[in-house]
Amino acid sequence: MPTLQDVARKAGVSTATVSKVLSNTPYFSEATRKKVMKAVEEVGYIPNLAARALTTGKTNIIGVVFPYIYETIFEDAMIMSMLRGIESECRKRNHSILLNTPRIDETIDRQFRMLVQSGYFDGMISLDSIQQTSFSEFATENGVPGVVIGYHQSDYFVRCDDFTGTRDLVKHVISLGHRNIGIINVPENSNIGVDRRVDGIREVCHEAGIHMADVPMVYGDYSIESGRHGMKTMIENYPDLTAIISINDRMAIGAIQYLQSIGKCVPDDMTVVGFDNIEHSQLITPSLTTVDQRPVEQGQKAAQMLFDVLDGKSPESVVLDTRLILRDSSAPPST
Amino acid sequence: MPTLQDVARKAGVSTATVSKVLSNTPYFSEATRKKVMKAVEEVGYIPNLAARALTTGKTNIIGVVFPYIYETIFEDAMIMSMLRGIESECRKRNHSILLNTPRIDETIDRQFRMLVQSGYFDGMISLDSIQQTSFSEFATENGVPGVVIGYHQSDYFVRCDDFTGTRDLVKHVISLGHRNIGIINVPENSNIGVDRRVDGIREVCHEAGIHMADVPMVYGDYSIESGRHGMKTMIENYPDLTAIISINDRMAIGAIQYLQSIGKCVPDDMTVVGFDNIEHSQLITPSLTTVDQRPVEQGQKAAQMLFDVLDGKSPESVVLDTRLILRDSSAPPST
DNA sequence: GTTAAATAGTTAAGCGGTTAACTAGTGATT
DNA sequence: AATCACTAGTTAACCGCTTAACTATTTAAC
Repeated sequence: MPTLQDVARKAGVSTATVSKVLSNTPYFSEATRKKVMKAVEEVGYIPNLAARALTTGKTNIIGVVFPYIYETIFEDAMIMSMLRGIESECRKRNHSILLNTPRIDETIDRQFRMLVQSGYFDGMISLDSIQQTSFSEFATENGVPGVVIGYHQSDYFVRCDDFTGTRDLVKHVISLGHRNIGIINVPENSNIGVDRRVDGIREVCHEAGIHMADVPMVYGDYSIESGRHGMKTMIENYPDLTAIISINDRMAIGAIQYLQSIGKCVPDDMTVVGFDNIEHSQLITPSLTTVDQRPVEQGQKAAQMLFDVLDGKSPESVVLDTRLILRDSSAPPST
Repeated sequence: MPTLQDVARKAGVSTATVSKVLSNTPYFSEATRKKVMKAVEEVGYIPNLAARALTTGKTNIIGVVFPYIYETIFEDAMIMSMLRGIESECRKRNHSILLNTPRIDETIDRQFRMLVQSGYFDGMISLDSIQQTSFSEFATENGVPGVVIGYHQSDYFVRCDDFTGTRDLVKHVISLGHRNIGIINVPENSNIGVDRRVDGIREVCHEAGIHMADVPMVYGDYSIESGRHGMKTMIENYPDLTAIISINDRMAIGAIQYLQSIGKCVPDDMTVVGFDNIEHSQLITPSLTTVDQRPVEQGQKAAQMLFDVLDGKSPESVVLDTRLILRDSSAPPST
């Protein structure tokens, strides 16, 4: 690999001059620029990023971090859509993405810690909504600016309005005439965003005069499978329910599958609604009424904010509106 | 950030000694090791990776490259499953993943080119099945060892046996009694793996005495939407078909959707089979008969091979068997 | 015409590690 | 007692780039 030295030698100038020309730092003449550029071309020079990183302290790499909370996290379309949004912005700014998926245990993942502390990235975007650890906090402590997608405390964050999201969703369900509602949730105090969703449900129920004590709740682990199980438990214990709110689409899909397996019809016998608007939700029969949290835009926003921070600005954090997606899985209760 | 210097000062030794202790290079005494480790602990030393990369020429980063052939490539579960496989191996070896999704145009993506040439990664895994460009070739030319997942010429590759995969699939369809078969394909000579799939179809048809000239083919772009369109064209022009082979699941799903939309029943009126075994394929009604190409294992294998190459070994390339997944979308033709 | 300011370019230090080459001390070997 | 082979540790060069500090020349200002 040719180095700056090689270019300098070829062009008959010092490395400092070459460096100046390439970074467009004054002062050099048009003649030298030409000479240098020609030499660059001839030797096929490409700067060595490690060397540049060492002197400037900038790697042009941004870390994208999300916790490995389950095995198929990479197949989680929600997260990958955010990643897509991040990638599109990074590309514009000529930054690369270094992926890290720390394992969650009592302590902060070793690999993640080293990555942050070794100065490998200029900034970090973390999907930080789980209660246990905040990645961004750790990064900030170590001088790496970070933007959070989610709820963890941070100077800069992006999130969707989970609370209003479920509010809209449940308002819709109640406006259809449902009063006997069940919730498929995940264990509380694990995902902060989900807790907000439940808060939204709670508030609308309250406004509608439904006591939360009368609203049964079962717990799954986000998976379709656990939605099936949850639905089974639910219907066996509360046969009068007419509507199910799941805090995510996958469990809602599981719920529908279970209902269909026992011969119930959705939405005639039961309304089922979800949250996320993953692609599956429009493929299944019936298609799922859900809430879109605009993951691509969340990713884009987060990246834009991070670049602002790196540029020394102080961007405003944003809370994105969600979009209620009405489909076929919700209908008035059959009388 | 504390440096080697700081540790050395604290421990009262030279930086060389600290470096030796940390890399376990002889010779140093147990006493010094203790002193050094204590100092490391006290100042909270973490090596600066850029500096290390500069001297050693190793970044401990491996590049994972897949072409941005369509907008939702990040949501492509097939690719992300491979990524998961890669990640799990990289983690074991303490390497990080730098993601790059070059845009495909006449020339090699600028960002990708710079990344490779600037020595940012020690090795590269590329999803190289599209005809236009070979990323791995470019990397190899630039001294970066690479493993290909797919079909491009490379010393080291992993792929699934697409040919036998569709052979098994079509054998199944024919054994059910189908003779009037249509194919939903993508434009030929774009994806090499897909071309192999079509070869497999062709061969089995030939063996069964079906002339390929009698097997209609329509072309889509991998998307569900294009599968719907393709199916429409197909059925309007060839009303006698009883089975559809799609070269991927998404278009198969679109085909099923279209058939259902015009009141046809799958599989009674038409058998539809796909390839990939994406999660959707088991969620839709009817569930889809398809072929699993074990993407996670492909990713793992590729990473293992890359590390072997980096260790100076010459691993064998592998062709993974596919698995035929029989589900509800295939059945004998109604008489 | 002298001084100041701006331009063009060079020199050399330094970023934070690694490592070859060296010094010095300690046994073991003859 | 001299030689040799290890062991323990140090010194200093080097990886490739950036940049502050410097020199030298030109232009502008009074």
